[in-house]
Order: sequence, then structure tokens, then C-alpha cells
Amino acid sequence: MYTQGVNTSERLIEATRELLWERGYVGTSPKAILRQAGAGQGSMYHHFTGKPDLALAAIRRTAAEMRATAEADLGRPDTAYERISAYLLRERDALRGCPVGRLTMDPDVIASDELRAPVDETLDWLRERLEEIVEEGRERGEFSASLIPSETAALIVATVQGGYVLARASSSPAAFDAGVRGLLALLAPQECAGPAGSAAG
Amino acid sequence: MYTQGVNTSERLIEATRELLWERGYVGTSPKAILRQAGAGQGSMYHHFTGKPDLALAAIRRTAAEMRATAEADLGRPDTAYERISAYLLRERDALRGCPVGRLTMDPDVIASDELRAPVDETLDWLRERLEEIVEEGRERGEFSASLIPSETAALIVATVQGGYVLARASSSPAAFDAGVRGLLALLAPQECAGPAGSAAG
DNA sequence: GTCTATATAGAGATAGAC
DNA sequence: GTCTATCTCTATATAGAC
Repeated sequence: MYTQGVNTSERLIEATRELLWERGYVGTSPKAILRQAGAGQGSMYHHFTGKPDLALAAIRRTAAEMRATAEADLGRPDTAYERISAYLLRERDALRGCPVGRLTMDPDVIASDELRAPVDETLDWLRERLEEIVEEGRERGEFSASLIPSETAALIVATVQGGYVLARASSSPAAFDAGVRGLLALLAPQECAGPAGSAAG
Repeated sequence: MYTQGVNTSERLIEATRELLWERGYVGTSPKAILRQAGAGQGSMYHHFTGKPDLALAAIRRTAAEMRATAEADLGRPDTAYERISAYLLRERDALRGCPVGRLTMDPDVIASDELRAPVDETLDWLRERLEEIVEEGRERGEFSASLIPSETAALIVATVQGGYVLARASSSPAAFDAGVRGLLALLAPQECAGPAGSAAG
């Protein structure tokens, strides 16, 4: 059986994705979703058991999309530094923030293991993927052998997530870019960092 | 005229601070504040014009407290690296997140220049304070001369803010600590980082 | 499947007694 | 200054018509 155009269930999920990104879970009402989707009350409760169920479908899709977007940069045939750099410098609307990461500040999402799971899994996947790449770069001599891949990976993800916080606080993407450049400068393959720690004078 | 114990206005502000930290602005209702403060409806609207006004008082106080806490580590008589390290390694409840930074994910806070102002000013102050310290460390030879202080400062703040995101996503403070260690490893005064970027396998 | 009532609770604020 | 009504609007969900 065919569905002409986009069906209601689909529109509900997409509307929820947009509103969750913009206003979070607590700040998004079923009524707002229905308005955005152009659907009536009954449709939502026909396709989903309620707000949490619909939100879960929306979050899962957003999480999958985020992994695919990241992999597009991280999976390129290039050096580790170039792939990490491509991921960090990718065009972003920093003021919108991360549609997955922002959910960690939502009390109702964090209180529900089911809603939190896709958020956790996605950020965890990203960390592990970056860890592989850092390890690879270390073996190839791009990075210092003293780098700990798992910690470096956590740093990279944190820089992005925290960059969104700075951008939104200042209403400007500049701070996001600054943090990313600061990280890339420290990660950049370098000959010698300068004089040893001569703290005197 | 004396006020015995803590007055109602004070209790309202403290209750609001706790709830804003825990549930954000959108997720905090006046009713919840009154319950937490042990006050009636009338008290709140006597001392404040409404929810935004009370939230503003709470946010300002939290912001001031955050600056003081950071300065306690950053203002120590020590090397730049030690002060930054002390700030990053300070004991934190990473799962609670940053009471100031979390507000950047609150749509109603971001939509209001008045509510956003103390958030912006605080994170901006922190970045500038760290910038001074990085610059100082660079002049003293602790850090590479190629480091750009403003970008490094943005990175440090982003690492902390993003670390909270990772910790909350995974319900564990471990990821926060990992990111911080990853950053400190890259910042650590070092003699030579290893071989130059020989990317060929 | 989708719609329009309808129901119950809570958000946010006001009025006026004490 | 603080309290308890009270008010209007919205959140979330259900019922039942079409």
C-alpha cells in the first residue's frame, strides 16, 4: 500500500525533532508539535502512546543522523589529523547547538533511561570512533606517543559540545570557532613545542 | 531592623537557584519554587514581579558565586599551568553540570537578553581570565610561543562545559575527567613532542 | 486514521483578606 | 509581608464521532 507524500506519523516525528532541538523536551508541548506538524490531537495518540514515545522516535532518528554526519568526515581516506580537523571545522550553525548533546541538560530526558539511551550511545560511539582515529594517528607518528587516545577523544567531543555552550551564551559562533582552533593548534603535528618548562622569570 | 534567621526573599532566591540548576528555567515552575522555599503565592509576587525577575536574581547570584569559585583556583600564586590545572581538577559534581552553562540550553533564557546577560558575562569573564593566565604562561616559557591565548582559553572553558555534557549523557563523571586529562596532557610543558608529521604509513 | 470535544492537572499571575 | 482564593491559559491525555 502506497502513502502519497509524507504521512502524518512522519510529519509528527520531524516536527518533534525540530522542536526538541529548539526548545528541548521539557519545553516542547504536544500542542506545539501538532501545530508544527499540521495534525490533530487524535493523530498523535493513534501513532504514539504519548509524548515520551514520540520523543523517543525523534531522538533516535536525530541520533542516527548525527552519527552519519560525523562519519562522513571521520571516515574519509586521509590522515588522522585531517579527518579530525574536517570534523571539527565542518560547517555548523553553532548557535543552534547539538540536537543530541543539548538533551543532556533536559531533566526529564536524564531521568528516563529510555530517552537518555540514544543520547548516551551516540556520544559514546563518537568518542570511540575518535579514539580509533587518534590511536591510528599516534601509530603513524602524527601525534605524540604520549597521547592517550581515549582521553584525547573525550577532549575532542567535549570541545565541540562546550563550544556550543560558549556560542549560545554570547549569541555568536565566534567562541565555538576559537575553541576548535585552540584544540587543533594543540593537536597539530609539530616538531618541537619550544623550551622546556622554565617557569622562572 | 533585624531579620531573624533567613527571610522569605532570601529563601525564594535560594530555592530558585537550586531548581534552576536541577531543572533549568523552562522546567521550573513558580509553584515548585514556593514549595521548596516554604512560602505562599503572595510572598513571591510581593518581592518579585514574577518568575523572570526572581530567576534573574537567582542567576546573578549563581554567576557571582561561580566567578568567585573559579578565581579561588585561578588567582593562586603559582605557575600558569598549575593554576589552570587546579581549576580543571577541582572537585566537582560533574553529573550536576554547570549551573551557569546549562542555562544556555534553555530557550527562554536565550530568548531574553536580560536573563542571558549574566550567563554571557560570566563565561566571558572566565575566558578572559584564562586568556591572561595563558599569556602569562607563554611569556614565562611554560607554553609554546605558538599558542594563541584567546583560543586556548576558549578551549579550556569549552572542555569543562562539554565535559559536563559527556558526564550527564553517560551518567558517570568519568568522561568529564577523561576530557580534562586529555587537555592537561596537551597543555603540559614538554620538551619535544616527537617526530615531525610523517604521515606516510 | 483523523478529527473535534472533553477532562484533569498545573503554570503563571492577580485580588483581597489578615 | 504573608496568606488563601481565584482566574485564565496551557499541558497532557482520553472519548468517541466520522
